[in-house]
Amino acid sequence: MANSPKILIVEDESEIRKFLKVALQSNNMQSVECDNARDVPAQIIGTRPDLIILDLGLPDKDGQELLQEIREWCKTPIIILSARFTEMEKVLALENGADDYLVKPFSTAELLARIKVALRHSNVGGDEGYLIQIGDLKVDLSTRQVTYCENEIKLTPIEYKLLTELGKNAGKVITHSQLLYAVWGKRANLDSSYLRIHIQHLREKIGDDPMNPKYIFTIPGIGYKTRGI
Amino acid sequence: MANSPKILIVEDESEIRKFLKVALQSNNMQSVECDNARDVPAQIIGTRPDLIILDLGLPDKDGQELLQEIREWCKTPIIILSARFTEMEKVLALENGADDYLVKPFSTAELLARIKVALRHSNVGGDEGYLIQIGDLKVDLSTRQVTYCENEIKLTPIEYKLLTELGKNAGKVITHSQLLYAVWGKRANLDSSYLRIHIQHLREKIGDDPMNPKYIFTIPGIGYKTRGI
DNA sequence: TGTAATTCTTACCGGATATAAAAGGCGTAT
DNA sequence: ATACGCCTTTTATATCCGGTAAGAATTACA
Repeated sequence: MANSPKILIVEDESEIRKFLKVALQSNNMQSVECDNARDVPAQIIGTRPDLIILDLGLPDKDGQELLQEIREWCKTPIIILSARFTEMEKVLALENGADDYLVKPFSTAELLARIKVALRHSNVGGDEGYLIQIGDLKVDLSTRQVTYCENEIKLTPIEYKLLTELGKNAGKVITHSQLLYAVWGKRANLDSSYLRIHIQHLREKIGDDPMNPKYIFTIPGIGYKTRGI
Repeated sequence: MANSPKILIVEDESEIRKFLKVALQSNNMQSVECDNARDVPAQIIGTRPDLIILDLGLPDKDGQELLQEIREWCKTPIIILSARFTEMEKVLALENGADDYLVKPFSTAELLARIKVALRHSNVGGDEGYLIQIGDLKVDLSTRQVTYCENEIKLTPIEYKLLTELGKNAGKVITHSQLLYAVWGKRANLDSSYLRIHIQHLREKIGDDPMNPKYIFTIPGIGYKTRGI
């Protein structure tokens, strides 16, 4: 999962599968799909997902039973997505080894946030962290390691915050005031000249030419943005 | 926490506190209570809970802000309990480092199940690995024996805690405040001079040159990390 | 009780980093 | 064509931070 986490979607309704796939992709996650219970073990073994989204209401097997079977040999985080809303179903699933339980219809943003929580957990015990990648430039948020073409580069705290703030919103324009707030906090009386200096330092270290940038683009009068992916 | 986990309840309404206390006790869990935001850090430091149940709607400070402050130095699992039900509040809390989010009124059984899930998570990281190994440096957690190139070296309690805290998260950056909390249990973020001294002693004993370290790396302005494996 | 080990305190140095101000370059508008 | 605004670069200064050392206070232990 060094690059982008891989999510296995187990869900029989193709509409929801498609919807989830799009939502995951737009958040830099890969997805693998499975529409029945029978193939789930093979899919897990074959694709080795970082997380599993499991619908309890599959036609060919009871979801709770499937959950128990998976947990006998597999520790991958599992988020339950189900139309069943009773307390009993939730408690049962959580005690059967599920890591989270969302009732349909669910909020996409909340699901994504809970996926991130689950991935965060597995990183604690694991080794690789959440990664921002922009071309040859990689930022590992858990180890604070920044590499450019496999070479590690050392950033000061301000430069690191700048880069991660831009990288987290890759492709989107971040205004001067947003950046100032993200890096320096509430001291909003600063003007954007601070930004220019540190953006310059950052560009030097990652080898970016302001006249012809590859990573950090200046949006005159507004702010900066990075190229998407 | 081997036998009965300790839960810190942060909630201003005494009715709910009392209710939670009973529910936890009848499930073989201890509880510590706190009815305001101001005392939370002291309570965490004093009681070292295994999990925190946090109400977002405290009168004396915004819950999200408090959450962020806690997460700067403390990694204890946090379950949010709140009357705020909007998607935005949930996502914000989860991204601020909360591990779960329940909307009031909540189901007691579900809360207990989710508490168990959170405790399960923190156990996974805890009991694994009796041996920390970083290159030629080995730490046996069961016998407290530290060897460097097969030669035993004697560490003081503080040095040992420092080394194990760094070693358990090999490759990841540990901030000053996280280390201070882990080793001294206090939040002396005013001055990290303690750290400097003991890191120095530790480095001397394991033969690590600060200018060109093999094991303990300084992350300026942030903290320290060990090299991964 | 005396000694050693450990921890805490204080102070200092050097280098890295942040801030500040001024100068230079480019495009645009009047 | 000139002046202006915006961004970049340069230079200079001050502050912060981490490493080091030495001694005091505390604790452990014999």
